[in-house]
Amino acid sequence: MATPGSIRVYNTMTNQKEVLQPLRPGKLGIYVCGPTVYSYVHIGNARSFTSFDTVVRYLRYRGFEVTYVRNYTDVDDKIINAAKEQGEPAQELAARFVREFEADARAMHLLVPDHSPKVTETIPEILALVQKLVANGVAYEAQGDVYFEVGKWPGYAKLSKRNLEDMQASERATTGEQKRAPLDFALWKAAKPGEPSWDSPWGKGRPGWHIECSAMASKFLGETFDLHGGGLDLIFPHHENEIAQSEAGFKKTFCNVWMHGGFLDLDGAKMSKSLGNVVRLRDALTQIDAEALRYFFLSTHYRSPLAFTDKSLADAESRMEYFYETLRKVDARTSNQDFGAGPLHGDPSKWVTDFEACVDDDFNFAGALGILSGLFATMNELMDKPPVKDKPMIGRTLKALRAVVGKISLVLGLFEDEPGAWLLRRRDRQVKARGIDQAKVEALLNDRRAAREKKDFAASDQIRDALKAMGIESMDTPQGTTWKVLG
RNA sequence: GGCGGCAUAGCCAAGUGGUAAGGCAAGGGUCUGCAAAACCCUCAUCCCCCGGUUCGAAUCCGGGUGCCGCCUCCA
Repeated sequence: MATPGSIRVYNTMTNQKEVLQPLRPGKLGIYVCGPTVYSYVHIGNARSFTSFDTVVRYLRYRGFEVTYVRNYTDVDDKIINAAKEQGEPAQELAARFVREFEADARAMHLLVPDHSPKVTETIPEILALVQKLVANGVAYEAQGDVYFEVGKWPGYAKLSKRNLEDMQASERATTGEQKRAPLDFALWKAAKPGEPSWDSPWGKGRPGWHIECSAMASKFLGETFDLHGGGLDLIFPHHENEIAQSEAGFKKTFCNVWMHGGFLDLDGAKMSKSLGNVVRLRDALTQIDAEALRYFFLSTHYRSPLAFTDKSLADAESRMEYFYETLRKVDARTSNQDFGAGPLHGDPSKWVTDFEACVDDDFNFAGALGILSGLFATMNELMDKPPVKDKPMIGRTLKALRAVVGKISLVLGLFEDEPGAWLLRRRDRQVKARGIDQAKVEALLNDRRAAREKKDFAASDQIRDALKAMGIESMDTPQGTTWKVLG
């Protein structure tokens, strides 16, 4: 269990880091805005979901009992439009992309949330909240639509800190002619023919965009909860509206801490579906290992922009190769071995302490990866250039450090594979991607082995050059020759 | 125009008052038949610019420049 008050989180509401104070001791509720399921998620979405995934993992690691909710918005204009375009019923299209999202999430090693509510399964709660808002005098009905009346809610824009007059001056939205004021937003929309709809006190209709999160969050986490996450672009209007609806409806603070993740940039601009500069997660995962992608995401603080380039991706994967290669060697030397009891070289727990100190400070995983580097370098040093002669001590220390890696890997969602399997899978993918003839590689390696046994180094080196020309690096070790695809 | 964020070595990137983590690249070394891998060493007197506060600032304040985002769907 974390020392009370040891974790600090940047809160968008107050624009500063705050000590995390759970509403209920030892427990935390977190709501993360999930996907609107009208197409495949892109890697910018994936970055955001990965950020909050590691946040939840860390809070649990720190001993909190976390209730993690991430929704699916499965009724929405974009879904209806996509369904029309593709000639597929809206609910079928939405259900299909829920399944696709789940597959992507599994591929990225994302935790399965405790609750993954869908809008279509939350209609009674949504209707109840809308009715409450009408009853409280902050919402009004107009020709089957129901709108939230921003002017009736003094706290509006407290998250985004906008000035209502300035916003009205630049208000471009002209939809919803029934609105009394441009900033008013729809809680409930009258159904048009052919659209998904539900019965309501205002006739057939469907929820507006923002109301579902208020309803789903309160349904599973209560009317006040601890943490709410999403991308920076959701601050306004989505989260602003969530707050207005919830607080005007329930008459209490909606959420204590608002966390927002930075964007993934491609060619200097935010990756977004509307700009069209998107890389689908599943396409990226044919090029890069999922854990390497996670590592790439974690290498920059979650609130900072992260530039997506082929080079940074390749760097991330080579780094993962280094980590896994190290783990493979450590495992080979320590598994099923008893080094007896006795002192260790150095203090392995120091790595844990440093890691926690880093991540406690607003989930600074980027800083924590620096600590991880030191930990891996130490294991390599112990194996290759041990600073002590005591072999059992080295073995015990390696085992202890390996255990630390295991602990940390649960938080990062990295090193979840068996090292040998990971390395082989990566190599297979590279071989396939580059069209390398693996049988030919094996044959050449056999020839080279024979040449080396005869001490015919000229022939051996010649074969190595031939392999290099094919993009293959051969590596001689005391256990024999291995090979890898050149980066 | 309003609001918010960012600017750290060739590149990526931590660090929010006490004198610059880590990674990549580069150079040197150990190991190796030679390599690769691994390890060691070197690599920012300085953190966009100009002022200010302070014993002390990359870190705080003021001004400027540049970039990005939100204000319309968006993680």
